[in-house]
Amino acid sequence: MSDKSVQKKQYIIEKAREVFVEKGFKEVTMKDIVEACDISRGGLYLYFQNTEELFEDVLKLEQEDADDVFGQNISEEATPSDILALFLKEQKKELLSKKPSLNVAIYEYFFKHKVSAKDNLLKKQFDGAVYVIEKLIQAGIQSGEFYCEDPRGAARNIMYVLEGLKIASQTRGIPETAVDREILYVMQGLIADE
Amino acid sequence: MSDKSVQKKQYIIEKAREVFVEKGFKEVTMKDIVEACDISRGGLYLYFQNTEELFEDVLKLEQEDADDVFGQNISEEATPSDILALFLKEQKKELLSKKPSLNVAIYEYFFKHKVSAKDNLLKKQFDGAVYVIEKLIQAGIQSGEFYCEDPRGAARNIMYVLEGLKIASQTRGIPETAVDREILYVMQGLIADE
Amino acid sequence: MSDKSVQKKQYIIEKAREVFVEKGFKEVTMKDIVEACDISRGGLYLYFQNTEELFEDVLKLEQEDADDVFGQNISEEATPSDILALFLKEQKKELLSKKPSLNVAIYEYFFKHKVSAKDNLLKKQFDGAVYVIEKLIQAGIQSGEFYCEDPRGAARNIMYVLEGLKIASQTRGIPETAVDREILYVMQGLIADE
Amino acid sequence: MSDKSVQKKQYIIEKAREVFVEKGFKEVTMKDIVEACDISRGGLYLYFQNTEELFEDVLKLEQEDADDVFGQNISEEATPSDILALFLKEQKKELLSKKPSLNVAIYEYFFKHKVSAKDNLLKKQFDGAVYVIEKLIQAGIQSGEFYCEDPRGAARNIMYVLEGLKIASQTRGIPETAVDREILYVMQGLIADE
DNA sequence: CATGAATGAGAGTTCATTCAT
DNA sequence: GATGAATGAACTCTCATTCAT
Repeated sequence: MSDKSVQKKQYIIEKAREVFVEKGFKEVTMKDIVEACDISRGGLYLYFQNTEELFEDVLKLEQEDADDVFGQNISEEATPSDILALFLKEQKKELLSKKPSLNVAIYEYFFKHKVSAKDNLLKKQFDGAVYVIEKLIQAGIQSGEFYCEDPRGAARNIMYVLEGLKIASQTRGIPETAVDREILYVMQGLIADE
Repeated sequence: MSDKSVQKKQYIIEKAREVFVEKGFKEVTMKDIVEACDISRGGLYLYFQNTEELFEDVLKLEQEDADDVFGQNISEEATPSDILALFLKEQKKELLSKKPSLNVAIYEYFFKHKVSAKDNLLKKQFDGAVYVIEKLIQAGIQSGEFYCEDPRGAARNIMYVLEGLKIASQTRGIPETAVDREILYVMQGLIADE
Repeated sequence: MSDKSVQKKQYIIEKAREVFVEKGFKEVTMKDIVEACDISRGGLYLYFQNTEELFEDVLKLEQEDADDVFGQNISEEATPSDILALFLKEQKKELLSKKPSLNVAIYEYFFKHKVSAKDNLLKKQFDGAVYVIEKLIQAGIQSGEFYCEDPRGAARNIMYVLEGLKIASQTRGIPETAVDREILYVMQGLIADE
Repeated sequence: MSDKSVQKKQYIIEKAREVFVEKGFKEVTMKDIVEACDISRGGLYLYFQNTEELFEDVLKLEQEDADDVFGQNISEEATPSDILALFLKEQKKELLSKKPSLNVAIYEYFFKHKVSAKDNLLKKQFDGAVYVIEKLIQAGIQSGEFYCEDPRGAARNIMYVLEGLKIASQTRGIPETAVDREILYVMQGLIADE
């Protein structure tokens, strides 16, 4: 594939992402993509055979972009609890964001394509986040900020709560207070028991 | 509507439920329903204009059936912790059940129809469950089985974890051990801190 | 299927026949049929899923119509040689007819669908004709008109020559004299050897 | 056209022949050719505008290759009946060969392109074969091997029977016994009447 | 009420053909 | 000469929805 082709493919993926954000996964037709990209019907098929293929590439892009979420904009002297709080704040922002995200499309896609657990993007992201949170908690314990007997369990609990909040926000909407409450509850579990 | 009509409508709803269980919400067409019910195309339109209307009635049915989930098969001398454990076991069974449930259809439906929070079925069920769990925890505290400073917060935490597990099981599959781990973690939070 | 449906199906088959006559088999699209019948796109699909199905029904119709080719318009006192001559004259007429027949479509169809020899229409028709010709030759031998040591072989030879002429006429065109010549040759083989 | 061009054109023709053998004529697209030749889409159009042009060149190639079918591998002292028998055996082999030939493509092509009889390849080949067979029969009469009052008529009869067998084998399949029977019948017509 | 034939819009897909490089 | 990306026309097929019976 030529350089130009790669660029065009990238262009399609980016435009497609917008469409998936707006309409979810199932609703999206090849025609939608064609129109969003302002290319010809046949042209799209040169790059992607169907919305599945396209979405998979959108996901790959997503993953790359997401890989550097942690560890960014974190000042040197931030404490573990600062970092965790920052992470949760970030999650909160996303949960409450009015502009639609790729989340619904991702859910819809994975309802149909329960990929072998191994290379399931969702699992990878979840596990990755659990790992980082666990490390943060351990660091917090070291520094005396946190108290926790089961850091991994706590990390997992946090992530499942976030997942629950996420699906809740997508299906019924949740007020900011609800998110705050859950975050607070979770953080208190780590510090309360002095 | 005549008696016969009511019966037929009920029949359609039940058959439709099976279709939604099998195919989710978005995938289902009026034709699917017609075929599942073995009625005429026109006949279906006498009762429902589209799959949305139908699904809403399926949900109502679901709600009625679900209302008596708690408080069933509970022996007189069961302690609060027994009841809570029973509830969680029930949830676990559903999470791991191989036979598809209405869950995916429900998610897909609510992705599109974020009903005003007021009469949102999902919210109602969630809040209802939180309330019951809170009461159980309080009872457990009374009886000395549990220790917990924020019963409602704990109840909510449990429910969000369950939601997280549910969506996880639908999108990537989760092993039994993962469910057990989360349930255990949650229960220990209630009893550990003596 | 209702009475009206049967009629409409019949109507489609007849119209489709015209299309196949004009365009052969492979060239014909469902759209062609739709336009010839002046019905809606979806309407056609109620009756036939593809051109194959349709063509098979055209063939069935053809077969029924053809079954009474022999034994028609034959006066009582016709001799076997008269009848055979009549048959060959009929074949000649068809071979030379300017108006296109279903032949090309039939060939094209069977190039793709070499049906199990058992229920292959072409084979049936061929064998049927061989049988009748054989009987005629035997009758001619009885009456002293013909002399032939291998009536069945002769009958088969006649039919293969006719097939050869038919495909020749469809692929390169043949002049009347060529047909006459072959028919004459074949007839002389039956009477010459006194 | 440069030397290299001529070679490339030849290469395309040969590859195209394989495609036509496999898929007949109508089914074949320019894309099929491009893929079979592993050249660029535009590249093919430099040499051929459509499948018709291509097929015509395939036919020319075919004709050249075929011209030396007779008179090959024929030992000096072979008698006319030996040679005729050899020819028929060759034809039989082709008729029964399992590997697909160009025949179907040729038929399909000529269904659409009834070329002016003058330069119709099929007619030329047919007439050529008739001529050779006639000469063989005449030689056989000279040598006393054959008896025949109308050598040309007999030659034509043989060729039409072969044509009939050929189309039969392409559209319904014929068993070896059927071919043998027809060949035997034809040969007996030449020698039987002592 | 109930039926199911009929319509037509719209999605998917494939290719012949062109054209800038 | 050669490439292959791009276009757009054409075809297949499926459904939501209507309506005469």
